[in-house]
Amino acid sequence: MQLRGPVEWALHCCAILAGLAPGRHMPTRDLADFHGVPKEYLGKALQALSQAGLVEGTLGPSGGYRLARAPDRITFLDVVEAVEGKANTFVCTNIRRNNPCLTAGEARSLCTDAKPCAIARVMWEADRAWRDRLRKVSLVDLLKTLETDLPSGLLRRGQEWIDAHS
Amino acid sequence: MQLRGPVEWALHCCAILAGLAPGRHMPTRDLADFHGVPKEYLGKALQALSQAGLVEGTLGPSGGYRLARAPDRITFLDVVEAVEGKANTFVCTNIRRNNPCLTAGEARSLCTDAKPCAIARVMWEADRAWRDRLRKVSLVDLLKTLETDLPSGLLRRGQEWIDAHS
DNA sequence: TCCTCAAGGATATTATATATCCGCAATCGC
DNA sequence: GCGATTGCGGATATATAATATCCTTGAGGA
Repeated sequence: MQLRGPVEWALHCCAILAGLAPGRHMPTRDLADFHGVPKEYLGKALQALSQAGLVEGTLGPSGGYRLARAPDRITFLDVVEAVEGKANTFVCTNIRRNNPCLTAGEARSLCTDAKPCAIARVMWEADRAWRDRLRKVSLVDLLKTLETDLPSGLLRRGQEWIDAHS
Repeated sequence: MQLRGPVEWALHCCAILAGLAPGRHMPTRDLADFHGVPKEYLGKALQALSQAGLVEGTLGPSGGYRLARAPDRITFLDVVEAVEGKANTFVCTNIRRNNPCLTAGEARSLCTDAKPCAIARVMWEADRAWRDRLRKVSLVDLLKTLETDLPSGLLRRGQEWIDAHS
């Protein structure tokens, strides 16, 4: 079980967009150039963010993307679920329905969303713990961490690059 | 991001094996019949459990699998990691290395296992929360839940089926 | 000796992830 | 207006992984 590349890209792009001056945009091409990833494929991830209402796309020259709401109101979970989907990491396929001991009446005890089976309950709790943790961190938290983590020179030149391309 | 079918099968099989009388075995064929899944493919999952030291396979007629240690010392995490691998759900591909503002010296600030980047740190914490939750539940906990969840008739017939096939 | 079983390797099949391309409509600068 | 640019969605190709099967080997019991 592994998260795919576009999730990482989307998180990095959101970090860039969160550092953008108000009202400014950045097009897919520049976001792709900055990260060295294929422009067309990155576009799909950004579209997903747009459909989820996390970013807004503006058409035409000088267009591009910007955050759709304040960066302290966008969490890691928002980004991950926008790109990866909200489906649970564990889906019970109800293999118990093939149990030779199961009578027709007992089929009601099968796993459902409302009444998950014993195994699904545990797996769903773990999934929830994962999401809860991602929900606790916002893009503002990420920016603050980057400011202390990154070398000051890189931080400054990065910001200059962003300003020059937005 | 989604767990694959064999993980679910392995958990169900472990529940069966945990209910086995001491010293008894159950062959792959019966485990596959009970759950209605392909025998050959289920065998791969059971092999993974065997390599992880969770179950022991015995050769020859009347052979099969049994737990390698007490069911209260086998957790959901053990089973999931045996089948799915222990790799983190998020792997940082270090797309920052393509950053046009990055100097050669600053390349040392890239993401490593020892010094993960800001994004990887958050994602790894979430991964850890997920695993911590899975580690808290053992096969004994699962059996107890099943005893209260399942209809008593199904529970009894299931046990009879298990005793007859081990 | 013969049959059964786990184990592992090899391989085929299917699904998904990755990546690209095209047409469309909206938007901006000229 | 007009042409260039951009996000958006659909369609499609390719690469990789998941799923499933087959076969051989060696161990063990009847």
